[in-house]
Amino acid sequence: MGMWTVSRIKLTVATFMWTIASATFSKKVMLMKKTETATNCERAYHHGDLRRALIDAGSALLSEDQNWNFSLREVARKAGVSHNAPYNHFVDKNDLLAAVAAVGFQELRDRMLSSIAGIENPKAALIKTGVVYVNFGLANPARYRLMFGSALAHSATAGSALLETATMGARAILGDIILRGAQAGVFAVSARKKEDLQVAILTAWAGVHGLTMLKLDGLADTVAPNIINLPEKVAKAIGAGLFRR
Amino acid sequence: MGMWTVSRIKLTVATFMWTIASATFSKKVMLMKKTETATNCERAYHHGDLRRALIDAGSALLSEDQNWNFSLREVARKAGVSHNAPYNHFVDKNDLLAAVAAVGFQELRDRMLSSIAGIENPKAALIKTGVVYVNFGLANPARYRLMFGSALAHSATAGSALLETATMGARAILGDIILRGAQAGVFAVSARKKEDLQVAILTAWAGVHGLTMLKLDGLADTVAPNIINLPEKVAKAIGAGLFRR
DNA sequence: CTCCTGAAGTTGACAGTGTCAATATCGCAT
DNA sequence: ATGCGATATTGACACTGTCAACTTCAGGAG
Repeated sequence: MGMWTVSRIKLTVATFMWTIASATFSKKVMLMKKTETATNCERAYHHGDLRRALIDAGSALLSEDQNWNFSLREVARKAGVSHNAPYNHFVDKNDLLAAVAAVGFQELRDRMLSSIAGIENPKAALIKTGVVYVNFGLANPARYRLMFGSALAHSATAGSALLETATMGARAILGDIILRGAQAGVFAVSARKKEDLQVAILTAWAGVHGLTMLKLDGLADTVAPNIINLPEKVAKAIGAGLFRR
Repeated sequence: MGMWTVSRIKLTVATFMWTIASATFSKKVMLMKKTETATNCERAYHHGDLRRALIDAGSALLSEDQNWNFSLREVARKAGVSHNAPYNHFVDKNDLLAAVAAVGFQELRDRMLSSIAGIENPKAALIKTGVVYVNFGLANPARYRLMFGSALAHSATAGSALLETATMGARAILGDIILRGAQAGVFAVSARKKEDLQVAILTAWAGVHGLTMLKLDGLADTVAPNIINLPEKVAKAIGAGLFRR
């Protein structure tokens, strides 16, 4: 347990060497005996917390290469493990993929939440979350595309449950803000009408998601190039439709 | 050159039949004088208009399997041609992919345009195009995802120029409507301020694009399930932010 | 203390992919 | 008619996801 972290870090460092070589080497060291395993020891045959390591490796690769096509084998390589090891922890490529996406959702949720800490005005909060949302996507293209890639939605594997809970974060935040605004009479929506609330939430989400995607695909620039504070301006325009007039 | 056109037309018409067969046919018609070769013969070594045939094959596959991962080889197979033949007409997989996406953009543009024929009111026109846009995406998931997939934006190949002109269609329509509305004083945007117009257009596009994507990925249903006329309601909500208040 | 079972990792294989290089075919201008 | 250039084919390569069979090892039963 405590050892997890240690071996994980060492592994990451050792990634630059031949995977096979390092693997065999570690065997030798391991067999060498229980004496003085400390300094150079790669890892034991069993990793310890490979699941976590794989998710981390995936996240790292996602950050390194801004448009990267998720490859199970490369993740395994980065984790310093054979190409089939992941199958002990994930049923599918999609399953691993979903797990990596999930941490993305967590981070997005956290950023949105902390960005509106202390903001009382629902209007301001809504716009703020929108801006944070878009900027998150623009700063992490590959990660964002993975999170909203089609593969996840249709993955019938167990991972989709994990993803489900993760997405709840983002949309729950928008939902809370809009509900609060509606109750306070700030928005043009009645807090009583469930459907209107849902449509409002979806509208807000669709707006920021669409803007992020169009930006990432380079299409936004064909419409509105060189506009400063674009996310904020669009967020305001979207919000304008929800505010009480 | 003149013959070029002829064979191309024949191919297009015959798209619903086996591509190979049709190609052979047109070819044979031209050669027929020679020997009246035969009923069952395949096609000539050279296809005639393989480029078009490949685009058609791709479109067909896109329609058949609603989520299909574009595979160059499968397109070639469907066109009845070897797996490397496409490289004579497209520099890349991305290039072919862009060409197929382009016809999607054309169709989307046509649908949007014809849907607002005769509608004078810019508000109504804007909402109508939005609904048509979303419904197109929902009716053609694979095609829509291809059109807005990341691969195209970053393809440095020649095809992206083709795509560029194609995308212009969709956004030009929104642009026209919004400009007209602004000039008529119907929208909360000044026709004079270029930037405001651009932001308005982008907001509208982002809204419908985001809704389409969230719907396709099954995420919209986690927010607003079982809502009838959802596209129209969201389109109205988005438009509300653009209309004069 | 041994044994052995089951989880975790490894190796090897297979079909499928995008792409490159070499080759074959054939329409067409000379 | 003949050779050339565009078009199509075959073969190869590295890479992918996934399956099956094997090895390693920790920890509990006897």
